[in-house]
Amino acid sequence: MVADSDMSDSQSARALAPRRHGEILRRLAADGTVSITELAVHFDVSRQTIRRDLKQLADRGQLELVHGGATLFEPTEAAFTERRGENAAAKASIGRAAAALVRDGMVVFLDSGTTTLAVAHALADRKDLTICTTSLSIALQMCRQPQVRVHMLGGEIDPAEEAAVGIDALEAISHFRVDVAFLGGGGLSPDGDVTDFTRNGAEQRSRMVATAGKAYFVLDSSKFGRLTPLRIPRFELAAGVIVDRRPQEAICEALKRKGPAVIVAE
Amino acid sequence: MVADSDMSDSQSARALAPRRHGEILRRLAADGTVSITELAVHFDVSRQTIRRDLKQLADRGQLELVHGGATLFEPTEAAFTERRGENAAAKASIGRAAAALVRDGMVVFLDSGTTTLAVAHALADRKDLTICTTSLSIALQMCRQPQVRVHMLGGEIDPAEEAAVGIDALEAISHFRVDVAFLGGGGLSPDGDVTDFTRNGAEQRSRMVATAGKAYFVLDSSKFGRLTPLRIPRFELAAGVIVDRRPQEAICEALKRKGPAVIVAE
DNA sequence: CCATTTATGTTGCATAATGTAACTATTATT
DNA sequence: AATAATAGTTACATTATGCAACATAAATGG
Repeated sequence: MVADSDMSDSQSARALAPRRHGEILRRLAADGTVSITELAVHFDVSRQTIRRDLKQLADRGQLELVHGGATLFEPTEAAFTERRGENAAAKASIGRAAAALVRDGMVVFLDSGTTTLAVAHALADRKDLTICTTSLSIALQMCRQPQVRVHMLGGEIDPAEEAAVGIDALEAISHFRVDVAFLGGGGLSPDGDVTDFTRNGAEQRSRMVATAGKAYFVLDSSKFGRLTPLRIPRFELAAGVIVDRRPQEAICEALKRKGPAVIVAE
Repeated sequence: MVADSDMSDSQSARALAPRRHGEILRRLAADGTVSITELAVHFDVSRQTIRRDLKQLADRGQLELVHGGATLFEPTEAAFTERRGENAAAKASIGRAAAALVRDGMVVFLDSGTTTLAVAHALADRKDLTICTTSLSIALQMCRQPQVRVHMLGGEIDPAEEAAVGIDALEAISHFRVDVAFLGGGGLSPDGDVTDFTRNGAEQRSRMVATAGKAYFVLDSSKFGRLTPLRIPRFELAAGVIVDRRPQEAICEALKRKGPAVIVAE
């Protein structure tokens, strides 16, 4: 005789409400916004259910409802999402490609910048990572992830980058042993150099290239051929350059000669 | 008919209660949630049994029951985001009182916490300030202000505070000469001590009290009489305690004896 | 052997969560 | 401004879960 009234209800484990809540908040922390329709599809529940979830979270003050979804009500993240608009798809794909190079348990350095931020997003549901960063936004977002340790490299904050620069940050870098570093850059010059806007930035990235087990530059295609004043010293020690589409042939060849691999996302 | 007492039936199926408990807790630690239906299937026992298991574990304080399963109860989870809402008016008035003590050109240290965040808000339109802070949110906010320099004290990020703690932050403090520091605290004990939750926090604040030209503790009235485990050493060197209403007479007198002034906002 | 305890299964009903549908409001498009 | 498309609301149906009471079966102890 089979027992069926209470036992094995033929039902494939609908997610628990707290599970949904957890993931909703994680997505929110990562992206700044969530959409009801997307979430409903993702969890395979009705939109009404998601609405009820969001209502609860909103009542607890964890998010703010907006038409079609919810946002963080932190002014901090808002500005962020705005800036991110350009090339968002390209950056997201670079982020995924970069995240594929990271295994659980690693120590990861994330530079400041919107492209490295995309890497942080792509690492959102990883477990057991240690993140080192100079970026305030990245630190704030990643520290909300469970099972992720975050080290903020301190120093004077550059308002344009919203990240620490200067001597303190430079020095702090040397304290860490990082497995893999993802660095931004101002441009990818026609002769295959990654260049930067400021002396401090270039020096900081240079040190990280030299220190990290593997260093990758993440650069979206808007940077191709762009010239900024400072070459990043020792750039050729980097393991690779992650881009959203293949750069001009001349650049590729120059890179090949120097050493770093060209990794085209997606 | 069958010998079954020794018959190791299909691996995890039909485990003893303590075995189930062990695995339940392991799963909980890994995923943050467990579902009754899933566990019942996994152990091949009835849902009622799992419910009884969870009830026991909940009675022992090892998890928190929710509809359909259980979660680990996270005191930190929403702590920061929730706390922000509480006592907002009181904190704002404390913020204004604190800001009144700051003159343009000063070097100001802002501790982590929601009350110090209110101080940051109150300083929003000041010119020519230098802000030092361990708080990610404060750094992010203040660096968007024109004519404000921000120094972020780096270190490991405590997710509950969303601020740097630990040895790096401690050390970084000593590099600065600050005119005025605004510090948070866990509680204001009946005998007029400001106390803290963690050793690191207490030490960090203690150093700041000793280092800063003037140090003020900002405490909303919910902290009055509250006991937290660690006294902040050298607290009596602080210039004052800024509160939103006058504390109990005993506390006021104890404070007077020790030295710090009591400043009631508004 | 029986009585007792302990763990588990079963059942029925109360409660809570989710789904559905009809209708209204908002946003986007022309 | 009119329209279509998308999202929000409300009310109610459906399903899943919680709970308590009782049933069953093995273990325990005399």
